[in-house]
Amino acid sequence: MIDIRQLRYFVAVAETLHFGRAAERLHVTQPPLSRQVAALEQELGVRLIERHSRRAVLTPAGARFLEDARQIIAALDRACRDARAWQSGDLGELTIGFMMHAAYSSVPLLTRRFATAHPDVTLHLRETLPMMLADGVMEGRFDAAIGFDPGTRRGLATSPLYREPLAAVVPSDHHLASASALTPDQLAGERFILSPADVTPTLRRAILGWLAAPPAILLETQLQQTIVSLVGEGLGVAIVPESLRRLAMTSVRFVPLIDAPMVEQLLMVRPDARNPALTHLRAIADSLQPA
Amino acid sequence: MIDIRQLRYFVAVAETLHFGRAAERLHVTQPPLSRQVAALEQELGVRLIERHSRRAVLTPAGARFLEDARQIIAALDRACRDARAWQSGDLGELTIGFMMHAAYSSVPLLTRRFATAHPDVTLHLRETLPMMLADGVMEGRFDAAIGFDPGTRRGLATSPLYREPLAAVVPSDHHLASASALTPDQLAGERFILSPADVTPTLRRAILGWLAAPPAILLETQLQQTIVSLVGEGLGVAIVPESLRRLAMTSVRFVPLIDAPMVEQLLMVRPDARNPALTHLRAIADSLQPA
DNA sequence: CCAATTTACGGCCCTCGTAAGCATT
DNA sequence: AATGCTTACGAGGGCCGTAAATTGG
Repeated sequence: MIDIRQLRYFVAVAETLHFGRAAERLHVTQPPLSRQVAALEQELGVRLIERHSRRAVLTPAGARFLEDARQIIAALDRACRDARAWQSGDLGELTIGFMMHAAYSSVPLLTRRFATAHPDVTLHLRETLPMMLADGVMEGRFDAAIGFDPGTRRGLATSPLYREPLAAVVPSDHHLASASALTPDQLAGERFILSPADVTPTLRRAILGWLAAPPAILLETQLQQTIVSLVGEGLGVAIVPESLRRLAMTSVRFVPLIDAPMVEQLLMVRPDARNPALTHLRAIADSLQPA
Repeated sequence: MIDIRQLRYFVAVAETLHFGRAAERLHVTQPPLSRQVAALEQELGVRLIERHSRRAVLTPAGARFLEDARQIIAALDRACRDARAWQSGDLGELTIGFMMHAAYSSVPLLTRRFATAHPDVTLHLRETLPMMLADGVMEGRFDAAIGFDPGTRRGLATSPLYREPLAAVVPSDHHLASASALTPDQLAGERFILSPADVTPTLRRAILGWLAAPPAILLETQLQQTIVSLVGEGLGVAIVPESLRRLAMTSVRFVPLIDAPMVEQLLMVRPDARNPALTHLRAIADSLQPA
């Protein structure tokens, strides 16, 4: 069977057109070189080199095969390098799922840092409903996920990624719109827009805990962006992560909360994950550690 | 050193995800297979396959390396096939030099037939002054050349390719323009345009042989097309191969000659030429043999 | 006669296959 | 207990290197 070594030997002879020099370059003696090249020609059934007494000449088929052999050798070397790079995590792909409003906070931070440090790792970013994040990681659709604590963390390893206060969001013509900071009492009696309990349990618990009395719930919707948009339409008020301010909607005002509860986005990873680039991602996440 | 066989073994395991089945497919027993894959991983320094009791799983690096390994194996197989095809002349390149006015006669005939019969051989056509053809072949710039007998055929093998009569070409307003056929006497006294003796000795000999008396030579130029063009400009008359008629110039008329001398285009090849596609070219040339 | 490659031959390493070991389900 | 991969070990083959033969200028 044809062997990479035979290709390397042939290339050396084809490049020097001299069996002696080629053998020297390969750190072998001439006889094995002659035999291997002859064996290669035999297996191919093609004469690659014409041997004359004082010189060797490539046949047309040999010239063509030289090109191919060079490319094959280069491809093999490259494949070996890539495999090592992949193993080290310097080369590869990472698929990251994240809840959509993380696009306004942790995702740009994390991906910018990561892409700069590891330019040869391709990032696949997948916006996802928060409830799908943990399952996506567990089932291997994502290498990592960014979201709030899913509560039922079935064996997921997590790193804190981004910590921020909650803030009230009210229509810009609301009577509280220009308040400097709000207490739970001031929001009593308002109609609230929330995301469902099964979608963001941690966030919802933080909101309801800060509000002493259970609020009147007008409606529920899954995405924080949608909540802010509905507030802008005058349908009610809401408490959302402060980073949603970056939506820059003119129809709403963000108002800080007195003793605002903090919410934390986590990077979720399977502890047995095999993608080496993940270690780099976790290192970056740890370096972003909120104070 | 990494070996093609190791790549083949690895691909088999990666595709079956089962060392036993892979060994069966490769017609070897498991132990060598395990060892070779382990050796490959060892040499790469990369874990490619995670062995679990009941199943094997590719690591990300392994998945990537599988793609590369497949491509390398395919490239090698293709290179072997190409080398054999090249040797047989079914694949390759042919560089053919030809005197320029052969573009109106033998070249289209020959190249059309050849390209149809051997579509994987790339033809490089090089228009050349007739005097450069034989040298070009001898010095290896052309695999073959098409032209008149160069006289001094220093070891060139030739095949007759295209045989045609000479014809007179006169300005369309010339008093002989509508003659049905001409004798040497009728052209006596005309001023002739010829190609130089060192450029087309055979052609010139045929012309001077047919004209009983030496003509008055107005001027000489190398290309037959130029000769026809100058005749069209009213500078004189000429005798050229009949196929030049295909120039379709309205300012000249071609008039047959009584007992017209025939000239023959030859395919010239070095007898020791190494390009296998040449045998196909010569076979086509022989099948075009003028009657 | 010299340069360069191929052929001859002995020693060694490497690989294969059989058989035993080991781990996981 | 059974499946499936790895390790152990002896036999065989292939490859390397030294040395001799061959080919061509």
